Amino acid sequence: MARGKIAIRRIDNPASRQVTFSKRKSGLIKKAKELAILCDAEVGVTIFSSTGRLYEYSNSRYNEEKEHHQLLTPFSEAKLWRTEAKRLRQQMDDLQENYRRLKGEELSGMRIGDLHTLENQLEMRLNNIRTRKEKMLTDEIEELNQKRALIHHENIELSKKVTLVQHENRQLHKKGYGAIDIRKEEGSFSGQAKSCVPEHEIRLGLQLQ
Amino acid sequence: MARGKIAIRRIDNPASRQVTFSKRKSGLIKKAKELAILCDAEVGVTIFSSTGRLYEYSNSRYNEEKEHHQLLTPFSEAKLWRTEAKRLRQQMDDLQENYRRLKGEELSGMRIGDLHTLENQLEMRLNNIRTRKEKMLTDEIEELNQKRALIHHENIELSKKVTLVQHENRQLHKKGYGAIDIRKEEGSFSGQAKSCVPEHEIRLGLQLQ
DNA sequence: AACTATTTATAAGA
DNA sequence: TTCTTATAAATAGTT
Repeated sequence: MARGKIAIRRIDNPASRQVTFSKRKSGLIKKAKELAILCDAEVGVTIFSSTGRLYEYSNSRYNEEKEHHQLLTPFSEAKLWRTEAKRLRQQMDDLQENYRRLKGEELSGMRIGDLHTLENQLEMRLNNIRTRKEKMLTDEIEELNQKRALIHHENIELSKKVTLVQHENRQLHKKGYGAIDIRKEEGSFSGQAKSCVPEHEIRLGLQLQ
Repeated sequence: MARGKIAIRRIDNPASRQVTFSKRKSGLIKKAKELAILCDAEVGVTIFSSTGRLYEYSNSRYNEEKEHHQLLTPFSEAKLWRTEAKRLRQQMDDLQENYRRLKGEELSGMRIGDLHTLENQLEMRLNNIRTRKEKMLTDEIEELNQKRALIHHENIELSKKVTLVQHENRQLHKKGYGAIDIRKEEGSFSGQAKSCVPEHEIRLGLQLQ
């Protein structure tokens, strides 16, 4: 319908098909809206693209209108199906709502530029949250490092202490008292340093600072 | 769209409205058929005239019976609702499929021009990065905790060692050699435990594990 | 996403 | 309703 006539059959080129789909979908929905308004009709259009995407227009819940019809026709089957359809419609609406929310699609009246801005804002918001959390975790690491340094220092002090007392001990030995083997004690120490410590002891250790 | 432009609002004159309805209804359904064929889409159009007459077009899937039940007899109404329920169920399935795909971050199948989708994918991508970073930081904390526990354990071992050697020392004293004041040493130890440790000493400490 | 040459849809009149 | 036709709208191909 422009620059050239086309035959009404499946468009082979996927890109062209996609473009045409987009254009004609808009056209169809526009026409549907016009028909609904001009002629006071209830119009529903449902389109599934070949990729399975759903597009829908409906100017009414074309079932409420039929409510009184329903009351006038007491056939239970009709009632049954009407109820079922309503229930499904409700489920659909809920699911679509979730779907839209998940896609962040609450921006009906926005221009492209605005969407860009919004996108940036969203990114910044996420970034802020991320930064905040990172900060918390970094702080915790810092804290742990400090605790570790403290305990390590304590450790060094204890080592010094050991050396000192051992030295003292040796002095005493030199003055005449022997037979206490210090080197054996040292060996047993380095062996034990790699064994486990129960959790409550670790906690006690932290309270040292 | 011809002989004169009209505003898109309800046509007051019932005769004109009826004529326009008839023409535009045909036009809409024609367009729907073309869209379905050209773009390999599934299209459904449902129109209720203001007089309650039903017109319907639908290619594929959820159609079977259509374009016949124009008057809402109880029988045709049951049929209608059955069809509607069927259609809705199909839509539900498709939508749920999309929903699942979206949640499973199928980023490759993205559509050009779908800014909403782009925005969402961006958000998800940011989210993924954040999660990954958090994981890394958490792991580091865990690692530090383990190192801390180890050093703390070493610390405890050293304390035991001190006690042991001190005890030994005391035994020696008791055997007649005095004047070395151990309690003074203990006081100086607890005082120094809170002072700083140079960075290279901390690193050395870490290598103990 | 725009543009525009054409085709198509349709409002008004018969 | 249906046909006709002048004109508005939609859109295929292009940039």
